[in-house]
Amino acid sequence: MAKGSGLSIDHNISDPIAGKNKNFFLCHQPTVLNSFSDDHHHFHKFHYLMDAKRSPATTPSTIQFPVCLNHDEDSPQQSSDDHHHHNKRKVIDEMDFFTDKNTHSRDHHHYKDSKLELNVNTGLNLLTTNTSSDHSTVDDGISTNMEDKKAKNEYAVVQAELERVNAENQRLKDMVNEVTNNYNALQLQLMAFMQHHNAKAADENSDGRQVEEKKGQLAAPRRFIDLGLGVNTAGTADEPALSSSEGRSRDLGGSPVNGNSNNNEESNVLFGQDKKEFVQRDDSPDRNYGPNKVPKFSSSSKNVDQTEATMRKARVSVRARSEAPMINDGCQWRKYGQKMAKGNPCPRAYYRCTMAAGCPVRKQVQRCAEDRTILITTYEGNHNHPLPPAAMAMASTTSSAARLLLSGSMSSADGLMNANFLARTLLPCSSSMATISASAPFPTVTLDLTQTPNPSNVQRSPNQFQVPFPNPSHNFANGAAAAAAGSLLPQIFGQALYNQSKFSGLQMSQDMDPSQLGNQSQLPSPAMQQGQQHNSLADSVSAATAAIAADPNFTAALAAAITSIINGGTPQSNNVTNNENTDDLATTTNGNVKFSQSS
DNA sequence: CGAGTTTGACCTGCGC
DNA sequence: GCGCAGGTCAAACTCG
Repeated sequence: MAKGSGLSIDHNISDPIAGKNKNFFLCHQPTVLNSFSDDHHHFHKFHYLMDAKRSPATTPSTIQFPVCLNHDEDSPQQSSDDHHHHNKRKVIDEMDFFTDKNTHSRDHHHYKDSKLELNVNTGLNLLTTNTSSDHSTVDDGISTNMEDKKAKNEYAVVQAELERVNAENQRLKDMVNEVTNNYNALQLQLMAFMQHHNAKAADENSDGRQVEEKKGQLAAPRRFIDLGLGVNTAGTADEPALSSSEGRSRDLGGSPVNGNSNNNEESNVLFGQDKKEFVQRDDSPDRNYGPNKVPKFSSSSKNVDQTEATMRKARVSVRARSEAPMINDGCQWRKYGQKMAKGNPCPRAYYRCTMAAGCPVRKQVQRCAEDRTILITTYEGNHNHPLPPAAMAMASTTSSAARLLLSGSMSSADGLMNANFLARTLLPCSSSMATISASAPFPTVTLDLTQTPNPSNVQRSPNQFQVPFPNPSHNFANGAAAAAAGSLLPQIFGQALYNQSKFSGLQMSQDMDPSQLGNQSQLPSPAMQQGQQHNSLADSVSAATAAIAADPNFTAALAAAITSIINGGTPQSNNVTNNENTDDLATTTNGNVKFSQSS
């Protein structure tokens, strides 16, 4: 194993517990900056003061230190997140700063200028530790030796202070990251909450649509709704469930089995009135295909088994731009393995949930090879225990996404449409895109929460064609971002229609400029959500219909889907499930939903 | 001392 | 059947 290449990353992902990360910050830098302890804003102040050309008079009471907030950036991501080496690195940087020419730092000039400035400032007795003896020395006369001595003392003090400031800066930087993550998580919860309101309308509308549809003729929409109800339950009844349950399928000793049994019990306790929906197996999303639902699908046991087999492997991958070792998803994780994955110099860490014994949920954390600021977290399995509120967003998100994915994997038609709806629904809520890929060993929903489009993601196969799709950039730099995805299927449906109507209808363009997309909505503003709520779904449907129909690509996709339904009928026909197909549906970085025809 | 991490070994599935 | 890669195990180790 190439330990060297992943050494820093090892540390990056060695803190499985978000709370522990917090503790880390407190523990490893416990004494930072007592002198600045009461001013959190000085983080910005120091950043501001990096411009050493500023007059010292602007901050008469503040020692101006050249603090490179981005000092991590001059090194690879691996090192930047290496908390265990932070202090060491800082010392090195500081030594370089004072003793040698900084050739690598872009703040070199700042350092130099600041050094001069520091000398000036020290002459102004801005340092607190200068003794009166120095003053007396100055008062006694002009002794160069004494001045040098004084300067040395002050220099040492400044140097020490600089060290503290650097440490504090790092701590604050981490704090900012954490706060940002928490902010994003809260924002996502808000999104989920607001979409919850949409869900009702969508549910009603969907039900109405269901009545109009002939029974059995459109199995896909029916499954859509049924799943949606399940997801609804998941999203609103505090279902602590992630997508699939590998634990059920994997031969992992007794834990998964125990997890199942526990899960059933806990589910009954947890879900209360909804427990009748989870009569059979509660540890996997297929509980939505419970006895009261399977008949609706007219699904044979074979299909159910296939569905279950797929569900076991379903994964929800979250791409988030974060320098934190792990995204704060509210759960506790324990690392149980690490491997070097092919094609990625960054090792992949394996975690399992430790919030409850036997919890089958696992996740993988790995830095993106192309952009190591992107953290890829892949969730798998269902929690068999109650989740704290902080973990609900991610759990419901991944659960919904996985279920949608799995429902999509049932047949090409469903898969195409459901995945499409998922992607379209996630996009307005998350920063960029949702990618549903069946090319991976396991069906995976990738929620790309990185705001900056990654060119590496633009992977268009010859079979892929696109539907214009909005990409309201919103920086959910947290894995919980996709909590919006924890929306209900019906609301996804309605939301998707709305989005389609709003964006595709109004902004029909084959290649949407990401910058424009970013300007559309940096945040899923409440106003927007309100607008969505108030927007008539019927209008949305009609508008969406027009918009979709106007797009030849979507028409082709729709035709393919309908053809699949007509010709195949069986869910397995033209299956888009697991391994055989390349990306059935993906989303390009510019926000377009990317289709690929399954052969 | 317990919890968590590291890391080499082992297992499994898949492609050739 | 073999090799590879992903995934997991578990003993050794670290840390608080």
